[in-house]
Amino acid sequence: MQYKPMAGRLPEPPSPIADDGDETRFCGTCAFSSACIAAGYDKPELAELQCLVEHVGPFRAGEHIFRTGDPFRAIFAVRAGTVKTRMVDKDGREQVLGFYLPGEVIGLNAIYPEHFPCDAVALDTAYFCRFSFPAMSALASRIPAVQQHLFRMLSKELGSASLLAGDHSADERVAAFLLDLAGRYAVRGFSGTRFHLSMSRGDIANYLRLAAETVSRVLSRFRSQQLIEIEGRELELLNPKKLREIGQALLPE
Amino acid sequence: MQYKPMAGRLPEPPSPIADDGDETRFCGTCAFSSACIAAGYDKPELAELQCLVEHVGPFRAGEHIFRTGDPFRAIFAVRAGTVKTRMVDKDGREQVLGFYLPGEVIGLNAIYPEHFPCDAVALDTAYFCRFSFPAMSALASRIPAVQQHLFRMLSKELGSASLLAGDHSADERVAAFLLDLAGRYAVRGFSGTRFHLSMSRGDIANYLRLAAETVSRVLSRFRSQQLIEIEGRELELLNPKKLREIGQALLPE
DNA sequence: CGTGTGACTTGATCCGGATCAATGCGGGCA
DNA sequence: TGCCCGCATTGATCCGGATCAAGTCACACG
Repeated sequence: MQYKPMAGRLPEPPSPIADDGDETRFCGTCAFSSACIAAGYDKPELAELQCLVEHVGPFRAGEHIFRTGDPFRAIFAVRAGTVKTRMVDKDGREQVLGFYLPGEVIGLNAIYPEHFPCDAVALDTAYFCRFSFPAMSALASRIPAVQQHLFRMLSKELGSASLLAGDHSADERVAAFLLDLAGRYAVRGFSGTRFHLSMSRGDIANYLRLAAETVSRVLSRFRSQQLIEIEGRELELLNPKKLREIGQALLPE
Repeated sequence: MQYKPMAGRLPEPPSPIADDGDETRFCGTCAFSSACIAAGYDKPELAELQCLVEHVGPFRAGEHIFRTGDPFRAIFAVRAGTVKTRMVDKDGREQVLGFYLPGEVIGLNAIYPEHFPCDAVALDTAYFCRFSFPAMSALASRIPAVQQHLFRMLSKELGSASLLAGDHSADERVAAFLLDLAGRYAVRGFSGTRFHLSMSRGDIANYLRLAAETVSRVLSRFRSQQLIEIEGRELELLNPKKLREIGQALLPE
């Protein structure tokens, strides 16, 4: 099938921006929101949580939020935009570790080494909440809900790390990838069937340990099978059920 | 090269048992030891840490420490023996997630889902320290060193999860695997050049996303290149430097 | 406006590792 | 003792996806 010009693209989906608050309120879709709610919005501790957060951005596409080797001082929640994390080995080969959507948190893997083990690069214009980690763990000692939330976020990321571990076919990987993204958008309140891929085919391929050509072929095939509609980076899932069958081996139950 | 009978095996390496204590003292090589030391062996809090730990075992080879779906109540530190964690998808295909040596901790990935997302299976006779997690996090709230230690262990496991992520050749994977094991033995005070592989070739292959035959071939080739000596499951690293060159892309800097 | 550049797609070919197959060895068990 | 079964090794063949190659299109820039 022919490459379609962007002129014929799908209608724009609603822009995924996770910021329903101002400087003194937290994002309703943020990964920390449940910790905040559990602690109670009106308690004095919350004021402290407010103190240790700092809004940073905008970062433009391609700009670094942090770099490999930077000393670890804070974790970042994505307020708007998308981020990839990646390692670059000494031959200069890139290794994409993950993509992070509004409401998700980056930097947790830097706690142990005390330096960031990877780069974080904005894929489009992105804004963040920056949480000082020393302040955060001090707070966690006093508010069990905050501590528990940190444990849960860390543990959750452990689970998702093993998602792409198995030796699976290109079809399985791509299907699981699309559904994983869809689910993560849906859980933050965005459309779970139509969204924008803010990363290039090359980034997807790198993340899935495939060649960019293979990703392109699989997407084309999925389209010809009426499983998806895709034009450029605008994606619609036409048959999530069938996709789930294909990707089941990589997906949570 | 021919398969060698076990009769001609290498001399036995020292048995890796991480238990230098009795019922009232903690293992010096245990993952928690630094938390204990930081908190001070003589402080009253330590008595509480003692209370929430329970020695369990022995488990024989093939027995489960926990199973997928079991409610999460505790994490386990390996005192002696070796464990693999694995997921079994609904087609019955096994997926080995990791191997755990004396001093290491299993169960951290169950915090978020609140149920174990995988099985833990003993590879040989194994003993554990069982830490009640609710008690542990309560203690963590009062002793910052314990909290920090939990954060660090979780974050550390995040890092190691991405070790086998990349698309790398069989040689790279096997070399990195051997060196990773060696390093983990060394850091616990065991020999970092000669040790026993408690897992089968099939388990190694599964973990590395290779076929068992491929692992066998690579090991044979490494032997013929004088990089290792291996007879059955007894292994000696003859040229760690060269192995490190081969596996560098997968190894921490 | 033309030109260059980078992202994407599609086709042709190649190769590393999977799969199939055969064999040796050792341990458990009757 | 003899049999069976699982692990390990080695050889032969096959295939999915990587790589090489060519072309389209969008967009930035002089």
